[in-house]
Order: sequence, then C-alpha cells, then structure tokens
Amino acid sequence: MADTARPTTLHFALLGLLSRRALTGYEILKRFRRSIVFFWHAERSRIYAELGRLERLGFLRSEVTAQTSRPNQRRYTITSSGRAVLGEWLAAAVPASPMKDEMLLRTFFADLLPPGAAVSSLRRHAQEHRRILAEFETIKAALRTRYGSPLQSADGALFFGSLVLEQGIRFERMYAEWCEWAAQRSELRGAGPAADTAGPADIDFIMTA
Amino acid sequence: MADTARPTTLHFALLGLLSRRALTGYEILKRFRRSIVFFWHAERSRIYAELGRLERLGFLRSEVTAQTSRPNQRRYTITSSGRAVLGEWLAAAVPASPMKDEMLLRTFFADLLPPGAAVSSLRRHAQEHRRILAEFETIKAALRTRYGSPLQSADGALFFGSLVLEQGIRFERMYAEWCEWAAQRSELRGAGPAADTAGPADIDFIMTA
DNA sequence: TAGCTCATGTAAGCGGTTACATGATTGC
DNA sequence: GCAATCATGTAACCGCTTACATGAGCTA
Repeated sequence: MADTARPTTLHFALLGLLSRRALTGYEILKRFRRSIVFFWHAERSRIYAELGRLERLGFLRSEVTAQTSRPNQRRYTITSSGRAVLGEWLAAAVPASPMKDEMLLRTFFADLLPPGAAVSSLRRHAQEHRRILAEFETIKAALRTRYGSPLQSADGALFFGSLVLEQGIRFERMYAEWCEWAAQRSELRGAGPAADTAGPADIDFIMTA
Repeated sequence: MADTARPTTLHFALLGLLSRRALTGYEILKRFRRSIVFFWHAERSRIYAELGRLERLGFLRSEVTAQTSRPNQRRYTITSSGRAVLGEWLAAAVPASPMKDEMLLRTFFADLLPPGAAVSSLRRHAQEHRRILAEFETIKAALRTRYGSPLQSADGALFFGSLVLEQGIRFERMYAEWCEWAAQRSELRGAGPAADTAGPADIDFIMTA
C-alpha cells in the first residue's frame, strides 16, 4: 500500500505555502518558482503528483471548480492534520543538506585540463554567479521600495523571506569572489616556471581530520 | 538495452579518481569519503553499482585478485575511451547546480513557529557550520604542514584540491555568519512591541525580477 | 502568426537511499 | 569481548526528470 510513508521535504514546502492560503496547483507552481525553487528545487510534474499524494494522506483537501474553455481548477486547502505535521517538521532539528556542486567537482580534477582552460572556466562561472547576485539585489531593492524595511516588518512571511534572500545574496557573492580568486591563482600558477613534468605525485588529497 | 546512456556526474567523479591511478572499489570509497563527498555526495552502494556500469560501458577495465579470508579484490583501470569522455566533460560548460537546502526552507516558513524557536534553530545551525569550518581549517593547516604552501605546489591534485577546500571554508564561514546574523535579527524582532496580531498579510514573497 | 498564459494530469525510466547478505583479521 | 577494518555485491522501493497529452484565449 502506498501513501502510508512519512512526508518528504517537498511536502512541507507545499504545506507551508498552503498554510498561508488555499491555492490551486497552478498558483502553487507560480509562487514556488518565484521563491522556494531558489533553495528547494522541484519540477512541475512532481508538484502536481505530490499534491495528489498529500490529499490521499489526509493533509490536504481539494475542491474542483468546473471550467469550460480550460481544464477544471482544483483548489487545495490544508487540513488540521496537515498543519500538525508541518508544525512538527518546523520544530525538528535539521542536519546540513548533502552537497552536490558540479563546478567544485570539475575544479577538483582541473589538473587534467590545459592550464588556461581552468582559468576561463572559473571566470565564466564567476560571471554567472555575479548575474544571479545582481538579480537578488534587484529583488531586495524592489521589496524595500514596495514594503519598506523588511526586517522591521510585522509580516512574518516578508521578514523571514528577506532573511533567506539575504542568504542567497551572501552565497552568490561568496561564490563569485571565490571563482575570481581561484582563477587568479590558477593564472599565476600557469604563468610561472614551466610545470614540473615529473608526472603526478598522486597525493591522496584529504578533507577529513 | 541499458548502458548505452550518457555518463552521469558520478561517473566523472569515479573516472577522475581512476585517472590518477588504478584502484579497487574499496579504495575509491575511502578516497571518495575523504574528499569528493564534501561537494558531490554519493552512497557506497551507488559507487559499486556505477563502477560495474562504467566497465560495461567500456570506460573501465577490471581484474580480480583472488583472496582467501575475504572477498576477492576487483581493481579498476581507466581505458582510453574513459579518459576521452572525462576530458570532454571537463572541457564543457557547467550550469549552476540546482539548490536543495532544507534549513533555508524552514527559515522561509519560520513565521509559523513561536518567535524563540526560530532563534534557537538558527543558533544550533550556526554551531554546526562552525564545527565543519573548524574541521576544514584543521585540514588546511595539516596540508600546509605536510606539503608546504599548496598554492605553490607543482602537484595539480594538491593545488586544485586546495582551491576546492578553500571554497568549503568560505562557504561554511558565510553560512555560520548568516545564521548568527539571522538569529540576532529574529531576536530583536521578537523582543520588540507585541506582534501585530492582525493576522498574516499574505504578501506573495518573490525572488525574481 | 507566433508565443505566452491558463490549467491539469500521466508514464517511462533512471538515480539514489536503505537494508539485506557474509565473514575473517586486527587492535583496544 | 567489542569494534573497526577489509571487501564486495544485490534488492526493494521511491524520488525525480523528461516527455507525452490537450487546447482555448489573449496580445504583440
């Protein structure tokens, strides 16, 4: 029998949005893509599927509005047991999420590339992170214009949303700066005396104490 | 027919390790856990499974050494077509990896908790990131002691490994500082005039321009 | 006329986690 | 005696991506 399992993290993202107001799948999708997707990625098909599952689990109820010229609308409402599991999850301790960063993996093995290639790859990546950083800064400014100082706001969604946005800004800034720094170091290294062609020393690089 | 598919990112992690020297599954596992796992997480069972697949794809060869008191050892060697795909992957452009950070999701919905709970959750998390930061700093010091200044090293694995380690250090420092900052802000907010009990304003928080 | 918005779903296939399975040797 | 190390695999299940399926109304 499916749907007796514990809820997943995506479930809490959906329950969280629905704890603020009843929404259709499509509305959830739009809100998700404008905020949550930046720190918890999920695809459309998964969101629709999990909304269905949450209803079967009793954490959501839905009602359908018939429409003629487009598919019927299904609007979801959180149930009291939905609020309960959401509250439990929020109160629990979080372990740090496991990392998956392909750029770092490439950099780790960049010695297999010609020296210049690592430099330009790092510079390209720096630019991408500066682009995202600029986007986030624009949003921050827009929020300030629209709502005043978010950190003084009585609205919890605005306050905590701004905290998370600030993390995004710090992350992108850190990442872009690291890329630039790493590119410079790689450049200096390439420009130095011709690389020791003594072959790889096979140092077993470790990152644990 | 399986195993005609394009290689995955984990494949390149394994091919990368094997490009330096032939290794058994168990040796790969150990090296993986001491370095790569910090930026590309994978489980043991997956590593064994993908080694088998890489051999069926023709990117690895293996030979078995019979042993009596323990399971036979299988040692993998990278093939020339393995080196070829690894090189192609290294040279290609990387999109930024999609984010999955549960702590940020919780913080985003922290308005559903009593005010003090968000603060202590952020403080706990700050501590965990400071702990990891300290670990990384220890490794950095150990590498310096053992091999001298890694950024002047002729060994590519040591040089680029150190670049990646530095990213880890900057990431953990940034994260810990953000947690502290966010905790302080939340504390100040909680200590202010009694929260507006006007109910949620339902601001549709956005992070796109 | 081309593309965006509205609006929901399903299916196939693979990636990833967790648990099952086995068992001798070495060091505290 | 107990735990860690060595050493490999398999199986069940579920999450996640990608593609399939449909189609009207609006606006540049």
